[in-house]
Amino acid sequence: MSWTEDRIATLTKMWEGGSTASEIATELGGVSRNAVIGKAHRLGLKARPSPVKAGEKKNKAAPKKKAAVKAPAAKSAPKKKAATPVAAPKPAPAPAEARPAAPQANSQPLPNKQDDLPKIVSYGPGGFLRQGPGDQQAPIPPAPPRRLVPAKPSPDIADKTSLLDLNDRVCRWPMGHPGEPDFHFCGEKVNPGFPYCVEHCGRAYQAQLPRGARRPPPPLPFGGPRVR
DNA sequence: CCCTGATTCGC
DNA sequence: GCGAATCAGG
Repeated sequence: MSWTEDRIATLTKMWEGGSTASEIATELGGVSRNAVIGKAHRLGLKARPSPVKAGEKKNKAAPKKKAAVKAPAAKSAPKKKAATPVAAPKPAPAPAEARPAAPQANSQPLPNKQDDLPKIVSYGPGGFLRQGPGDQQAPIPPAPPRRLVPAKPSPDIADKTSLLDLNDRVCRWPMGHPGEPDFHFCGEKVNPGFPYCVEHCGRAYQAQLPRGARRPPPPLPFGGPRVR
């Protein structure tokens, strides 16, 4: 299998959308997980939460074992990147509740927490409301009962935003599964500085929780792996 | 063990 | 450029 423009585009989208290399490989077919990762890196796509990268400590006693001939030095700083934006120094002024256009995606409105429960609220740089620990359960995007059409983010874009319609100004949040006929992207105006619109920023970036209290749920931009 | 992504290196 | 092999953390 060769890396056609199409396949590269799909890879890029899924990678940026948060799909794992395995899922992408499965989706593309004909390639291994490693191939996907390798390609992604060659495309300059890296910088994603890696289990290994996170805990990097110091040098390794015996980093290599294969070629054995490896210049141990010359490893300045291949990468030092903080990918995830953290709290902005000043909370954005935008009141979350006043936000217009909340798509009807969730049939369940955010439950009002009881007042005695500490509600963790924080705002991202663009003014989007970060999810708190309590908010995290409900808002997870619904699993894809296939024919259910994802809520349109806005009536403005009656036409689906396809891969070719993507640019720096539209939300790249994927809707549906790549490869399916109605797979498209959100297409809403982005939250400046982010690849997603304000609403999806709220999905993509969550308030950092203490390690212990952290919950597993991944972004699931595609509603989970496809069932075959 | 399983998973993950990162890296290396022969092709 | 490609990707298997390998590494390393969760």
